[in-house]
Amino acid sequence: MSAFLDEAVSPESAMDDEPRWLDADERRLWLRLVGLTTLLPGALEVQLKRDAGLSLFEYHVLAMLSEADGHARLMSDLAFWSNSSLSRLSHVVKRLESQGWVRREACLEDGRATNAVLTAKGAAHLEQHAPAHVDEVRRIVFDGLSPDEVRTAGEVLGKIFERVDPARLRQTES
Amino acid sequence: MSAFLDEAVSPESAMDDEPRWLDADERRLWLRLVGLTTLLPGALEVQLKRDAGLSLFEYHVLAMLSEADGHARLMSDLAFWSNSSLSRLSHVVKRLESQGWVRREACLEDGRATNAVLTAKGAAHLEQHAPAHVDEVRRIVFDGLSPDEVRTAGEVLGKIFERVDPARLRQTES
DNA sequence: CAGATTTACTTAATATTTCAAGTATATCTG
DNA sequence: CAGATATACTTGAAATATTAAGTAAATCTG
Repeated sequence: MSAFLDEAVSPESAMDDEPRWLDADERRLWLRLVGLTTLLPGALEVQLKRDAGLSLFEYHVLAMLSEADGHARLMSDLAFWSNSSLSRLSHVVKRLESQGWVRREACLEDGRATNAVLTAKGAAHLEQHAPAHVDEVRRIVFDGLSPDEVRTAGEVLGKIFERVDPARLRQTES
Repeated sequence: MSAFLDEAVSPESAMDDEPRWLDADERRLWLRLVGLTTLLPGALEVQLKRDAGLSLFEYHVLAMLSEADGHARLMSDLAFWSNSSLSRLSHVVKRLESQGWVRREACLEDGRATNAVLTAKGAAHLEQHAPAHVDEVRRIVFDGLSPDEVRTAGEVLGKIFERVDPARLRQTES
C-alpha cells in the first residue's frame, strides 16, 4: 500500500494531474484503518461466537433492538442503526428469528413495513452474554488508551465517519 | 449498542461480577469504530470497483506486491501484509492471476513455498488507477482532518491494532 | 382518482469469505 | 536417519454478503 499511496513512488503517472500522495502520518493512519477494518471484527467475534453463538453484526442488531422503545424497530430503521443494507439485515433477522431471539410483526400504520422485535428469549440471551463481550471490547480496544485518547480518537473517527456517508453521522451522536 | 455497552442499563447481570460498562466517550469511539469497519471499505470500493475492477482488498494485495523487492512476495508474507488468512489470499490470488495481474512462481529455497509476483500488466493497472483511488481515500478520510488529528489518531489506532494481534504491529511501523 | 413513482421490504442468484481437510515439503527428536 | 511434527500452501464445501429482480403497499401527479 505504500507504493501508490505515498509519494516516494511513481513520479510519472498515467494522467498528468498528479494526485497528492499520502505523507508518512497519513499513510500510517490509513494502513491502521485498513488493518482494523479487516481484523477487528474477527478478533472480537472469536469470543462472541464461542460463548453466545453470535457474530458481531448479530450482536449489534440485537443490542440496537434492546435499546429501542418496546424492543422493536422498523426493518429500515434497524438497517440504518446497524450500518447495513436492508437485504443483509433481512437475511440476518431471518436467522435470529429461527433462533427465537427476534420476531417480525407487521406494522399497523404502514402496510409495507415490518417491525423486528426482540423477544424475551433474545433479551435474556443478550443480557447473559453482554458482560463478557464488553470485557472483550475493553480488553482489545480500551485498556491501552487514556481517557484523552479515547475522546480525541472518537472525534477524529467521527469526522471520517461523517464523510463515509454524511446522512449517517447522527447515529453515534445521541 | 448502547444497552449492553454503557452503564445506563441492566443494573443486575447474569454473573454477579458486573463488568465496567463503557462511558460516553468510550461508547462514541466504539460505535464509530464499528461503523467504520462496516462502511468504510464499501465506500471506497465503489470507485475502485467501477474504475479498476478491483475490491479494496485486491488493490491492497497488488499494492503490497508493488512495493516488494522484485515485485514478489511469498504467499505467507503477502497474507501477513494484507491482513488476511492464507486461504483467503489463495482464492484472491487465483482471481488476480486469471486477470493476468499476478503470477505464481515456485520458491527456489523452499519447496513448500510459492511466490506471488506482480506482472507488468498488473503494475500498469495499478499505476493507472492509483491516482483516482488515492484521491478518493483523501476525499473520504483525510480532507476533513488536520495534520495533528492525523498524527494522534494514527497513534491511538496503533495502540488498538497492537492489541488486536500483537504480532502484527510492525506492519504499519516501517 | 387512475396511472406512475417511490418506499419497504423479500428472495433468488452470485460472489466472497471462512472452515476443514488435504498434500507436499521441511525440520525436529530420539 | 526414521518417524513425528510443523510449515506452506491449495482446494472444496459451508456460511455470509452483495446484487439484482420481484412484490406489495403507499404516495404523488395530472
